Amino acid sequence: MRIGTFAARSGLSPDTIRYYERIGLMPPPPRDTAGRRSYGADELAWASFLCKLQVMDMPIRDRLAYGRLRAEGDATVGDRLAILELHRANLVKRQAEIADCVAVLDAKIDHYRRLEPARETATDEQGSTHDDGRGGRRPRRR
Amino acid sequence: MRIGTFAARSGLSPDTIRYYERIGLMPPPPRDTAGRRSYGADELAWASFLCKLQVMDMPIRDRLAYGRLRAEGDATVGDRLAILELHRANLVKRQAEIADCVAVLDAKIDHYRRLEPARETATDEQGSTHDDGRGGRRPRRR
DNA sequence: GCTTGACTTGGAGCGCGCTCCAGCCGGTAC
DNA sequence: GTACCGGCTGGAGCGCGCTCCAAGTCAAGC
Repeated sequence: MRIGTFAARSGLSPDTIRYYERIGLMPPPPRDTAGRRSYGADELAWASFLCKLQVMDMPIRDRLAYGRLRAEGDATVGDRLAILELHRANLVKRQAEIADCVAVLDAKIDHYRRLEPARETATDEQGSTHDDGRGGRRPRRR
Repeated sequence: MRIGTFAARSGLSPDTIRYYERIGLMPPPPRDTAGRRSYGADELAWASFLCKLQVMDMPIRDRLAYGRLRAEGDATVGDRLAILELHRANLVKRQAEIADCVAVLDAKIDHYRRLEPARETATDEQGSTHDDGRGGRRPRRR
């Protein structure tokens, strides 16, 4: 399979794939007679996993570290495991942060809805108070 | 309160605060006799909220749009509400993505643990299989 | 009076992670 | 044959969001 197909299937772009190859994140694939990169299905799994790591915001240097270990073979399984576990912990932390942000947002949205119940009901009716930033300092209900 | 204190309390850095002021994300505060920025507690709430928006990865252009609406006053509450709701939806989507990534990671971690139960138990015992990327293609259990 | 330290400014620099480009080549379809 | 497409290379460029810097000012403490 050539780079275009490979890109489409892995979720990366051809440019990104070549970039990954340049920085050593993906091994240089064999070439066809015309000198074009030729990928097999097994490479696809690694590329997809890399794409996943990208989606989860793993810094490229960490992906690189992981890739290097992978290239070194089975002896590095323990190290790889450590990286994955560390990153999993980060993800969980991130989940908590996001949940917190959603809560803040909900409070603010709720506050605005009260200021302007217009939105999908009527046109407008009140207005003033000039809030924002003061949205947190409200009756002690949580 | 001067910029150092203000920064510490809001969660932003002095440089970031000045940067936000430059791009119009925060209003220029009054100055003391020496020409130094002088903030009040009310500004703090807005700065903290901005910090929150930053934590939740709201692009700076969106923060800017929100800030401009806020500056325009109460007539824009509806628009602001829309922005917040949109971003809330993004956060929820992101939560789902992360949950998915955690699942992928867990599968892989589990797989590695089986390859190498050594880690905190013994030294090693098996090894080979040379996986990675193939971690997804496993007995159909989810 | 002098030192210290927090502040001021405008502007340069940076790390990330791609992304795009020019200019070229080879294979395939009509 | 020729048009077109998709790929090749090396390197430049970019958008983001700060972050850092030099050189200067001011106020307070010793």
